[in-house]
Amino acid sequence: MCIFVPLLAHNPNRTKMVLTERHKELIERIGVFHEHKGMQPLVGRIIGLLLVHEDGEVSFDEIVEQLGVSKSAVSNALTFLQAKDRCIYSTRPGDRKRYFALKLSDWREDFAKELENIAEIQKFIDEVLEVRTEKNHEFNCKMKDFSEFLGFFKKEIPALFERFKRQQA
Amino acid sequence: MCIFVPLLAHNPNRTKMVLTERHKELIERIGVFHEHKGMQPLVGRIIGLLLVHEDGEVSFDEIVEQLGVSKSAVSNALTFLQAKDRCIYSTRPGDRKRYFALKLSDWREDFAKELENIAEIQKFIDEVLEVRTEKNHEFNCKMKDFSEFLGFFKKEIPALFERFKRQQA
DNA sequence: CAGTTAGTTCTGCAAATACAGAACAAAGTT
DNA sequence: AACTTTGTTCTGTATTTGCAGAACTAACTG
Repeated sequence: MCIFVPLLAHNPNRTKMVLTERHKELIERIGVFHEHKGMQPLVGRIIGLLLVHEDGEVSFDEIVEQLGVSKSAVSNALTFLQAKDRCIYSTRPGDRKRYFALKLSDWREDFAKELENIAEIQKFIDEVLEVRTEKNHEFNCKMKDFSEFLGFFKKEIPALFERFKRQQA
Repeated sequence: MCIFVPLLAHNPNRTKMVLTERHKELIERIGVFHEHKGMQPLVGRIIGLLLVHEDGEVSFDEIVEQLGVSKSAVSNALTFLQAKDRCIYSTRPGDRKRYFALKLSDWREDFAKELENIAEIQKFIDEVLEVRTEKNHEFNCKMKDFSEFLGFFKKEIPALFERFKRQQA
């Protein structure tokens, strides 16, 4: 018999959490929110479950049971989330299960990345300005204006986080 | 014979623009950029064409020809872009064609909307915090931290635009 | 009124997506 | 060695998407 297992195996924290209707409905809404961001449906719902779950980390088969989907779908979705660096798993001694959790700790970097990503349109604007003639000056001016703002915006991102820190203290 | 048409019909600005390989390749890249944002392929390419086109406004059938797609696809894509308020058309007296253009003028509002949209996750975070127990205090703290930042961020958006204006002058 | 132009709506299909279920692999258990 | 657990990979399929082509509408034209 295993030395470490018994205590952990009987740990009440490791029993399946009971989800209320409110939990389930919230998970679905978080799911569609992420669908709109281009993710596949199940991925969004897994994010919802990991957010809502009391333990913060949920085993593979609990995800399968709670969301009522196949193992293969969950496996693929978790592979995707890990590839995107949004999710990691940890293990316990004497327990072969993997407990999956959101990488909530680096929300700052994630958010900064998202901001930089939406500002990435600047590269295209600038390329467009290179190929455009001066035939339509007004149009070009508006684009230059936008490009300059995007440059300004990118520079401001770090300052934004700093101001938040100061304001928080 | 129509009174106004001849002059406009022979206006060199209204002849089909010749797209170089560079133009075409840039349009494609702008297309996939927008695809990644969740838009359908053709919509992204139309945005690319409208950005790159010298006139800034392009007739329905020139879009069809330049992109080599069907009228129905273009019609649906333009309906979508207009519904999303990213595009408008204007007409000329004695010319039944519609000339489509990007609403480049309100990039400020569009960009602000995008920023608010990515901060919309705050609503879900707050709802999640409402349903969570205090079982996992650290997890909750990180979420609260993130929510507070998102609130701070939303408030900062108008100030950001103002600072840009001042810096510009 | 027959014919043209400009665009929309409908119908159908080819390809992509998202998932289920089965087969499979790896490791532990008895 | 047979069996169980934990998950992955493969295969098939229902659904959705994105578009083409045809039919249609509306307005002008001769």
